[in-house]
Amino acid sequence: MKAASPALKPFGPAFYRKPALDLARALLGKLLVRTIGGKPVGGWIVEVEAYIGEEDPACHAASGRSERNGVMYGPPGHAYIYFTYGMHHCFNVVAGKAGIPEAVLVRALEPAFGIGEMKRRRGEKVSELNLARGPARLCEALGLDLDRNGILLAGPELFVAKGRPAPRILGVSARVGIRKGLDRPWRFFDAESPFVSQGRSGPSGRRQDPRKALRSGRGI
DNA sequence: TAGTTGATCGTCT
DNA sequence: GACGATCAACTAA
Repeated sequence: MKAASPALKPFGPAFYRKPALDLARALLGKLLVRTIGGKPVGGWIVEVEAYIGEEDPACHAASGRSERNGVMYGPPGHAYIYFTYGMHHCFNVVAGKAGIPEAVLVRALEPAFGIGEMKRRRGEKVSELNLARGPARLCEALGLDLDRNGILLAGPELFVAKGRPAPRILGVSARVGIRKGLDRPWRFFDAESPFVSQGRSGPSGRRQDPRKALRSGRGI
């Protein structure tokens, strides 16, 4: 297959070989590129979260290594994709070094190319703004699922490439959608981008109360 | 517009 | 058997 553009050159392993907090900030503004049918689909990363080690209660590795989170313990630069809420996937970039479970959750993209393909996957009537705003939407737009878990982010199927300069205003907050580790401000985003999943004028309490999740359970 | 609820299944205990 | 790094549709005001 043909490279989409000379500018779309995947970063090598060295790019990922840094602590998750550093990688998270480094990823902002970079291009996340998925090749579908020989054509690039993707956009600029505008929102990420860092998950760091077994001491981080919100990290999947908090209770040790398992079959599910094994990719996080592997070498950096691989995709850690997991399934959650029975219907959604989330995409992470493994950071740090092998043996230490660190990863960066990519939460939102500003679509740059392959927008038609993304719309086909997300729905034709979905606005560009909402194509990849949120981790599950991002995965759906790029066709990322458990089959891609563990793949190397050095292309050609999926990679990160040089994009635009880092955000002029770096937003920092607690991570979204978790109940533990809220004291750690490890969510980073482009404060000027409308493609960020939260933090503009959005509702403050969109998170689901866990007690309601209980109520919504099947069985009665 | 803001708040609430249901969907749905892999993983862990 | 319970829970979850979510999202979209629904309802109330």
